[in-house]
Amino acid sequence: MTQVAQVVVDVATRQTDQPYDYAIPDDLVSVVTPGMRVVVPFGRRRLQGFVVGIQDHAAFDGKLKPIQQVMDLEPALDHELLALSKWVANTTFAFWITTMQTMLPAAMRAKYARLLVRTDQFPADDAWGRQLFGRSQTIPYPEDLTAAQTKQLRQWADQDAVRVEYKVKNQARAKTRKGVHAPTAAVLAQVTVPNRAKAQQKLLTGLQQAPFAGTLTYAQAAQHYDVSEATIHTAEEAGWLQPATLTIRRNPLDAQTERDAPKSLTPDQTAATDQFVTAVTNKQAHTFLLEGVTGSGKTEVYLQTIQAALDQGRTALMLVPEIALTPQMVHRVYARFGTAVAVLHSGLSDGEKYDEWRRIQHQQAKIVVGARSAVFAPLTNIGVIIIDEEHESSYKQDDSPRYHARNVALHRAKTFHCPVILGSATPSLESRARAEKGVYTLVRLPERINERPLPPVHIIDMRQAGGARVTPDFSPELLSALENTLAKHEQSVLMLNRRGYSAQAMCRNCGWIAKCPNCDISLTVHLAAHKLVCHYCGHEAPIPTRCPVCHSDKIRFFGTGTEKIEDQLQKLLPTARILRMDADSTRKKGGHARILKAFGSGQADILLGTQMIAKGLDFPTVTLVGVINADTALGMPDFRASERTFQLLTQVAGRAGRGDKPGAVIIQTYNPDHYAIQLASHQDYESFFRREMVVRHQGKYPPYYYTVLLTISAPSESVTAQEAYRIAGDLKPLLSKTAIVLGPTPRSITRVNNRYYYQILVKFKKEPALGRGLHNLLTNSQSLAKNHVQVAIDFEPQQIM
DNA sequence: AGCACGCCGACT
DNA sequence: GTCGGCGTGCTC
Repeated sequence: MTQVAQVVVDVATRQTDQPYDYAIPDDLVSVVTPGMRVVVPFGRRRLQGFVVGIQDHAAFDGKLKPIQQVMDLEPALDHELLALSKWVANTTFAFWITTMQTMLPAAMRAKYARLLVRTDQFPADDAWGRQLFGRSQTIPYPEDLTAAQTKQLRQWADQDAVRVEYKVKNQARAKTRKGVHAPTAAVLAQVTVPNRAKAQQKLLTGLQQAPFAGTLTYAQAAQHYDVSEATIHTAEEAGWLQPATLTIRRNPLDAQTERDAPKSLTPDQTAATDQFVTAVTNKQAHTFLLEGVTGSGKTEVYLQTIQAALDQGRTALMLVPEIALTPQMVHRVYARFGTAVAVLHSGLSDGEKYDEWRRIQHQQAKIVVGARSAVFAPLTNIGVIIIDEEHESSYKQDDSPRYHARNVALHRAKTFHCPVILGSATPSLESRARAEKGVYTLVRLPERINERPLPPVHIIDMRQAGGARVTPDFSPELLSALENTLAKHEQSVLMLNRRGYSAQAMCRNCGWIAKCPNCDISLTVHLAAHKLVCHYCGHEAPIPTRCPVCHSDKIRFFGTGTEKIEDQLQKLLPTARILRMDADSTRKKGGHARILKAFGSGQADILLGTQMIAKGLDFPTVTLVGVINADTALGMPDFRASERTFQLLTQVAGRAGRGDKPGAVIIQTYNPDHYAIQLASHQDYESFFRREMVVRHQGKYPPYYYTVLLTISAPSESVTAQEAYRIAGDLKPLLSKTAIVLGPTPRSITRVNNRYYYQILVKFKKEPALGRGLHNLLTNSQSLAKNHVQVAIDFEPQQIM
C-alpha cells in the first residue's frame, strides 16, 4: 500500500493554493509527518512544501511524483499550528502557504538556488563554455545572459551537455562551538603528561580536584581551569579529553539579571489577579478586558497570572507592541522568570530568532514575550495569553496574511482552553463594546499605584495664537514652558504628528511642486541627505536649484517636518541640546534604543520626534510634554481618527511627571473643542467611549458593523476602474439588504509605484455567505490575472484611506 | 511564481 | 523562410 502525502507547495498564488498529492518513498514512510517541510518536484522545479496530510490513496488520478527529501526531523508545525494556519488563511483571505511561512522564523524559509551543471557531453573546446564553468562542474545559473548565450545554453541542454538543477536551501542552523565532554576520574587517573608541560599538568590537576559535569565549550573550560584554549585543544589531541559540539544560544540574555520576587498587590490588583488565576485553573477560554490607567500596575498582574500558569505546569504567551518591547520591559520579565523566557522581537538577527524559536519548540522556554508574530509561537499547553496595549493597531498585520494578533490569540485560547487578558488604558472600541455586552469580562484598575496625580494638561488654541506666535509652529506658551524647563535643567519631550505634514519643495515663482514620477504624491524634502524622497515608493531625486518649468531659482521648502522643527527650535533655544527621533534617525538597527538611551542618560534637553516617542518611553526625568500638532490625524478621512487621536494624546499626557517632580503637558491644536482632545486632556476614557460609540452607531461603523475592504489595483487606470466596478457588481447580489457597499472609489493616493488603486468598502452585520462568496469571486475571475489586476481583501482594516 | 507551448511581425 | 515577442495554461 503506497502512502500519499498532501503537500502545499511554496508558490503563493490563487491557482496553486491547494494541496498536491505526492508519493512517499518507502524509506521515508515512517518519517514523513504532517507539518513537516519537504522538497518536492513541481513542474520542472524543485520547491519546498509543507505536508498537510497523509492518506493511503491519491485523489489525483495521474502519475504521482515522489517526495524528494524531508527538511525536518520533527514537524516544523505541530498539529495545532497546522490547523491554525489553515484557519488564519481562511479568515484573512491569504494563501495557506503564506500563513504557514509566517509561523516560522525567517531562517526556516526556503531559499532557492538555480544551478547549471555540465555533463561529460560538454564540449571542451568552446571558449565561452570554458570561461563560464572554469574548472567547476556546477555553477550558479548565470544572470543577465545575452540572447545568443541563452540560445547556446538551450542547445547544450538539448544535447544533454548541460542541465539545470534546482536546490532548496535551508538556512536555519543552530550556532555551534567546539567543546569537550567531562572526563571520568578513571580516565584522568591514567593520564600521563610530561613534567615540562606545565599547562597540561595544571589542567589535569584542576580536573581531578574540581571535575565538571556534562560538557563545556573551549572558552568555558579554559576560563574554568585558568589555562589557554590551546591547552584544552592539546589535551583533546592527546586523547584524554573527548571533543564535543555544543549548540550555543545566540542571544544569551544577561544571565546575571537579579531575580526579583512577586510584589505585593493593591486590593484592585488582587481582585483582578484572582479572577484571572481562577480562569487559568479552571481552563476557561474566557476573555478579560483589563482597563487600567498608565501606572496602575497591569504588568504585575500579568506576571503573577503567568506564575500561576507555570505553577500548573502550563506555558504563557504575552504580546506587547514592538515599540514597547524595550530593554526595561524585557528585563522585568527576565527578572521574574529567568531563562524560562523567550523573547521574539525585531532587534534579533534571523539566527537569534531561530534559536529562540527552537527553545520554545523544545519546551525549554515556557514564557514567550514578543510582538505581533509571537502569537504563532510554537508553545504547547498554553495556560494564559496576555495582550498588552490591546488597542494598538500594530497588532494587525497590514500585508498578507492580514491577521489580527488578537483574533489569533482568541482562537488559540479556545484550542487550549485558556483565558485571554486584553490590557489597555484606552481599549479599542471593539473590545470595550464586547465587554459592555458581556462577551468579555471587564476588569478595572482605576487607580495609579503611587497615587501620583496626573499632570495638568493645557490645550492651546492655535487659531487664537496666530498673531502672537513666535513661529508658525510654536505658541508662546509652549516656548516659555520649554525655556523654563531648560532653565531648571529638566527634560522635555516634543511630539510632532507627522502624517500629512512633511516638507515639500515648491517654486515660489510659478507654484510648481516636486512630485514623484511613479506616484500621485509630492516628494518630501530631506535636508540632511540633501535629496527629495517619495515616502510611498522610495524614489529619490536631487533637490533642484532651478524650477524645471519656469527656470526661476526661487525653490523654497514648506510644510512641517521634524527636521524643520528642529531647525526652528534650535534658533529659538540656541543653548538647548536637541535629539531628533523619527523614521530617518532610527532606520539603522538599534537606532531607536540608542536614541532613547542617550536621552535617558541626560545627553539632551529636548527629545523631538514623531508618534513613536509617545510609546515605550518611560523617563522619570521628563517634566514637560508638548504636542505640536494634536489634530493632523483628525483631518484624515478615517472613522478611527478620533479614537487614534484620543489614544495618542492620553498616552502622551501620561508621559510627563512620572518621577518625583511634577510635570506638565501642553497640547497645541486647531480643534480645541473636539471631544477627543478635550476628553484626552482629562484622561476620561469612559466618556470618550460613550461619545464615540454614538458616532460609530450613526455612521454604521465598527463595532456596530463589520468591515471588509477590497483594494483593486492594476497598471492601467481604466482596467482598475472597470474591474473594481465589475467586482462591486458581482458582490451586491451576494449580500443581504442590511449590508452596505461603499465605492468603488479611487484611493486618496490613486497611483503608487505606477499602479492604480481603487477601493470597495463593505459594511455588514451578518453575512454568512460573504466569505465564501469573496473566495469564489476571485477564484472564478479569469480577467483578473490577465490584466495584471491584484485584489487584496482586508477584513476589519485598520486604515481606510 | 516560473516555465513551456503556441501563434503572429522584423530580420538572416 | 526563421527568430522571438509575450498571451495562456499548468504544475500532483
